[in-house]
Amino acid sequence: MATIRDVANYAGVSIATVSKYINGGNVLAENKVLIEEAIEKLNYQVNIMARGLKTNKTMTIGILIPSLTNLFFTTIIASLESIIQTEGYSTIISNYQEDVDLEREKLEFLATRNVDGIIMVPSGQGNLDLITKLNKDTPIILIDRNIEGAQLDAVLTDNINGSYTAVEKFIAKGHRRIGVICGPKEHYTAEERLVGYERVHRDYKLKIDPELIKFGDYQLEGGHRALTQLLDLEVPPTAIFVTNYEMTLGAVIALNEMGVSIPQDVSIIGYDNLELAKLVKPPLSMVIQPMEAIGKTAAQLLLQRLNGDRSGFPSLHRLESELMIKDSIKRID
Amino acid sequence: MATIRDVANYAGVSIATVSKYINGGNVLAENKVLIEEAIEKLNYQVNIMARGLKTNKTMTIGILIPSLTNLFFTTIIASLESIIQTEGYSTIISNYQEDVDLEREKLEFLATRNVDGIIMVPSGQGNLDLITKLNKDTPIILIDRNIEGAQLDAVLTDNINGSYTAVEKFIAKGHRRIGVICGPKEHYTAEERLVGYERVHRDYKLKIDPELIKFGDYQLEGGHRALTQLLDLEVPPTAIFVTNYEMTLGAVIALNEMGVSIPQDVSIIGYDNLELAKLVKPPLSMVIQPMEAIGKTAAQLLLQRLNGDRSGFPSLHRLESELMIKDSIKRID
DNA sequence: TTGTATGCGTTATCAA
DNA sequence: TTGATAACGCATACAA
Repeated sequence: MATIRDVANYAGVSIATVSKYINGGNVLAENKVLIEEAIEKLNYQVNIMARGLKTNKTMTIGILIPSLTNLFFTTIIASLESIIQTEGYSTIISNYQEDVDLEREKLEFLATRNVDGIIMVPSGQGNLDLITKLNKDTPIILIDRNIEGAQLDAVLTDNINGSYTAVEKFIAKGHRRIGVICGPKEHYTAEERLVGYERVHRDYKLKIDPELIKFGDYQLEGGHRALTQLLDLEVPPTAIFVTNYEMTLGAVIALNEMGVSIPQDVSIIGYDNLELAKLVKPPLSMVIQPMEAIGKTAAQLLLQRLNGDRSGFPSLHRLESELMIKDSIKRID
Repeated sequence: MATIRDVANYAGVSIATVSKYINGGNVLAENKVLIEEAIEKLNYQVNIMARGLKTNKTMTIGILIPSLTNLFFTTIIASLESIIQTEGYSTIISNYQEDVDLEREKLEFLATRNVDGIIMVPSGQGNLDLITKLNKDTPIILIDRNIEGAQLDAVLTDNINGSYTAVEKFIAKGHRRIGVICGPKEHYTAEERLVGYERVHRDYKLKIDPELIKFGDYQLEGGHRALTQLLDLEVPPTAIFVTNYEMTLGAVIALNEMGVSIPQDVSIIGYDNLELAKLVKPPLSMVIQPMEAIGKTAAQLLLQRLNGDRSGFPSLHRLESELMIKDSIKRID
């Protein structure tokens, strides 16, 4: 591998001059040509580690998510990455499989790698101490989930509203017994989405039947189980709101298995699963989160922090989700 | 950040001794304790860039795939990563969106970052020159797709057999007009899967009707379109084999839209889409590739190369896929 | 087993 | 504008 010294020798100038050229300083047009030639000829590339040692920057940002095989997260990451790479940053993507201990381990790993910044979906309160500590000298942006009482930048979706609007739609169509399949109780987005469900009931003076609120695990199986439980109730709901991607999938599987049809037997609104919205017949109504925008916003916020702009810290971004209405909702009386 | 010098001072030994301790050399038990105390107290962490500058290793491996939002690839990556991280390596994951130019760009980016090795799904012949050049001093492992005539390690699936077995199943059930929805013509896995289709026809002395071979784009839309075309034929096939994840999804959507039922109206075998295998009613038969094993094999092969073991180069691994039979195949006469 | 000293390739300071 | 040089933090050869 050619070094800057090789380039300097080849071009007949000093190392310092080459370095200046590389980093955008002023160099005589004449030398500029010589240097460019040398770089071309020698196929020179900056040694990122030597530079990093000097500048104390790795030009690497860490991304930590619960799961790599979750389309919601990978879509956000793809969006993130496209922005961040154009600024010369590379990313280390890690996943912790919703395991708090693994989350800590991966965070420590990222610290070991001296990442310049971190964008992460936290598991919960579990590692707030470590996250806060790291954030002292490494900007951290939370996405999707906030941590109660944390002093951290965050890019979130308006879960309460997303949920509120969906359930409100059911109500407008005449439904009064509306089931909801929530995520794990302690889960940030799950809590918020449940709040939306409860709030719209209060606002419309509808009684909430605790039987109609089921808690899944945000996984396929949980959605499957919860849906079955709901339909097995003595008085089953006429409409069901499923609050994430995987559980929506699970719920539809369960419906298929039970031979229950949408929306004749039960009305359905899902979450995030755009494919299912088209795949299932009739097309499923869905609450869709702005994944691209989440990625973009988080990336830009991080870049801002990386440039030393601490304004508005901790800044909280709430992006709106969209309710996509299809034919999975029956009007009843 | 504490340096090794700080640790040395604190512990009252030399830098060299600390370094030796860190890298697993022999150190007096007494000094060991002192050093451990110092590291603990100062919260010392090795500066990865300084080390890299010295050892000429980044302990980073690049992963390059066509798409981050493709479950097939992300599943492989998750498997890869779990192995590679336990060896202290981190990964830079990049995707090139099936775009040859972007593939080149991302490869160059990885080179810029001085990755120690690369695991990639190549787009095709397009960047063979660059890949071969990089492979001179950076081990590269190809996965999923091979490049014709390339001298490179590769971990592939036995596509021909996977396809052969699936179509053979149709034949065994009495089908004679069997449609196939292939990937893009120039595509490595697409070609192989088509070969399987053709070979089983020859072996069973069945004529191949070119009408029954449709080429999609390995995307949802392509599967949707191809399936529609097949069913719109004057004499439509009685069975259809769809050759990847997304197109299987698209095909099922199309079937739903057209009100065609499985397997009464048409028998179906899909590829890789385990979720659909359960979601669709009746459960869909599927060819399943061993994603975990692909990741594991590639990771181990790369680690071997990273350790300087060049034995068997270029080594070609062919993993078997599995045919999962469900109720989507009707027996006919 | 330990310590001294050198160099990895770059950036940045300062004098010319 | 340019160049000589120090320093970044570490690993390692060699001497002790």
